Amino acid sequence: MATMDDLTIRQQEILGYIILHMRTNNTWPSFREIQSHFGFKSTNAVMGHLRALEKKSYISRVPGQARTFRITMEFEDEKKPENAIDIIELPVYGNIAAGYPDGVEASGEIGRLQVDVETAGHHRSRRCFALKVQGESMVDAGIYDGDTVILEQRPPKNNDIVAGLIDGETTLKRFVKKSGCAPYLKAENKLFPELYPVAELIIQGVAKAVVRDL
Amino acid sequence: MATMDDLTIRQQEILGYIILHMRTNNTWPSFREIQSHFGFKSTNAVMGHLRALEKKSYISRVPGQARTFRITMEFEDEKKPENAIDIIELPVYGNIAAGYPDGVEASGEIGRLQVDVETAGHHRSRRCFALKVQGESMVDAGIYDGDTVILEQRPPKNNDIVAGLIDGETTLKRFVKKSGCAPYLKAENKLFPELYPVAELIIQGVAKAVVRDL
DNA sequence: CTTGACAGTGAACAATTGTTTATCTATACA
DNA sequence: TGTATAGATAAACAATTGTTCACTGTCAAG
Repeated sequence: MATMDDLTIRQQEILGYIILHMRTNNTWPSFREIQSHFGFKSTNAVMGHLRALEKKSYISRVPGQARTFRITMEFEDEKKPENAIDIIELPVYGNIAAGYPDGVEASGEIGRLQVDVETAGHHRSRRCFALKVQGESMVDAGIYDGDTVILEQRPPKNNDIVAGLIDGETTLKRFVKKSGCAPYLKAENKLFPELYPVAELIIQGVAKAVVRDL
Repeated sequence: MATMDDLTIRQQEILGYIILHMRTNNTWPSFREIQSHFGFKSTNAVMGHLRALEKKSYISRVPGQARTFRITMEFEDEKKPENAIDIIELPVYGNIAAGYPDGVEASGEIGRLQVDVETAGHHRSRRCFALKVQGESMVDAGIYDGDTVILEQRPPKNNDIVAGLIDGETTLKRFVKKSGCAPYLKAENKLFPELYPVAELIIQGVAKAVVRDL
């Protein structure tokens, strides 16, 4: 993390805003944009800070030209997540037709997903994996075709969303168990009010989280 | 990648120069820089081409402002040098009421999220962060209260889902821009058909992915 | 107490830069 | 033949934007 020690708080703010403006707008801010963002009543306040930043060689400018900054700083922060929370790495399967996603038969792996413990609510002792969702059977639960679901291998509780093996295909359903009755699987889609008895099924995992690319 | 079929040779040259200038100088060229690069004897030659490029929506510009282009085109070349899994770490904010999620004012940070590049479709050059969703304004887009959205700080394209600052609150809306009209923000909820003019708003980021704990 | 760095106001100024209007040449189209 | 489109010239014009000069105030160090 390339320091910024020699910069004032205010100067850091200015520099931060300049970089941010570039990142969001793909455009350097003008003097008066900086001015109004910080509520200055004179453009010269900006001038002062820019001169300071230039003297400390955090930026360089072409005199007279509009909106032309250059960030000299190597802010290749992007440092390794050392103080980071624990990362878990999950295999992502496209489809698990045959049985369980053991490491042994991880043939259908199409990628890897990494989430931190907090997000996944992860139990390290349990085996986790991820699955690309196919089909619309859970749209009413906010899970759509193409989403990636993070699953955990554990016995399902009532109302858990689980991945089950139906007709050789892995599908996502809600696990419902009312007292006294046999548990069953329910699709969350008004158009497909399917019910499956759970006895004949293989529960491959319990859904913990969904990830969707937009 | 998206072709440029409908562009003239000359227009492609102009567009190419603009992008090149940006890549090499981190700065958009001015009219007169384009003019002298192509040997035009009138700035109006540039004007014509830029208007054409804008009409064909390859660029968009803010009238009157200097050196502010925006490439709408999807030139996501952006070399992909590694096949390895790269982890990126994103700060998770609960709310960004005041302004921007700079490192400077990262006070509202409530956690950290780590996803791999593939999942987030991440551009290393751009700053990313995550946001806890509050409210139901995007339920029809499958984004619910309590979800975590991964955002990227870049200028929004049409139909992108963006985080914008409205009345001091960060809310998620869809960015809609029809050609010829001013862009606006639209909620994806039949119950709240809100529309906001985009000029008065601060776009804090463009949504890349959603993560939801189940 | 003074000096110097830091932060900012205010007003004017000059330069860069975007914009408009009018005119001209080709080429393709019908 | 007429008309539309792409390309370019020319000369102003208006706006944005960078720059400078003079002056006020704070705060810490010498």
